[in-house]
Amino acid sequence: MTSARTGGLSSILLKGPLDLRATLYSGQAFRWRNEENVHVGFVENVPIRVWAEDGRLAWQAARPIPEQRIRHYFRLDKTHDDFVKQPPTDAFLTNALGMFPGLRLLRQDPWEALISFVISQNSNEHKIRQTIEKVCTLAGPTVMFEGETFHAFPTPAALAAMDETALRSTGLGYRAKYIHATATRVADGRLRPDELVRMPYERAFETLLEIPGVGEKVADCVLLYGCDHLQAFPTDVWVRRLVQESYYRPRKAATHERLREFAWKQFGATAGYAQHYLFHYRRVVGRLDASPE
DNA sequence: AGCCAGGCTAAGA
DNA sequence: TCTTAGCATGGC
Repeated sequence: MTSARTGGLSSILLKGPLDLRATLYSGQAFRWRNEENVHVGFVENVPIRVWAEDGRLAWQAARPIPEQRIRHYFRLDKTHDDFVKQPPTDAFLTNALGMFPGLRLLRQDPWEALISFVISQNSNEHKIRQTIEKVCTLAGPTVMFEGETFHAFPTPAALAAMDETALRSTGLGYRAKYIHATATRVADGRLRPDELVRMPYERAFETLLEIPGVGEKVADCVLLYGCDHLQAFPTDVWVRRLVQESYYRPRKAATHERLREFAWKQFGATAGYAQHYLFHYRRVVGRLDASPE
């Protein structure tokens, strides 16, 4: 409750645009909420309020978070600048970049991303948020922040300790058994999410496919949003739609494999980064547009 | 009310 | 190797 317990007020100067709304509510992260120009959520599983003012990113957290970790999470670094300054040559992408100048790919925690995207399957954003919140309330540690009780994301052990019935009370439905199996594998050390970041993309992809409830699409979401693999190309219904509408209609079925191969030819090593701009554009604006302005 | 959602698994062709 | 039924739940 006293300010001595918080991280105080900090800020860093932004070199380029940062659109917190687009970044935090574009289907890559699920725990942020907007409160009148302030966004409340977690960075490194620490409760935090963030906002942008006067070309700076400001924050106040439940305990001190090093500036480098903030930069890391919001990707305030060269990997983003390089992509924006020299994006893959593509008229649709250029348009999307112009429409959402401050949209960024976050670097989320691999474990949280794994559980979150298993939950996301065959669901919608509102329900995904709701379910994740209930899972955190059920199994996550409580943290006080400015007089409010927050539930941080559960540890693998805490989540593995929940039986399927308890998990189902959160609205997980048939995904409850996937969550239990996944948490158990991480808790007992058979899967180490942190190692996925260092692994080569292909090996990380194959490793994730062995997890119950993780298919090709979820694996690529985990790798893109939680493991810093910018070539990962998730193909949900929106991405399938936009690819087939505007780019490429395979002769045979539009499998994840075929769309991913197309994306690598079209967008190269940062296909996943491109995917996020196109995904967001398609959902918010509509059909892709290749003509400037 | 009925279709859809940031899909996956297992069975059967 | 490819296609498809079934799966739980809530949004719209």
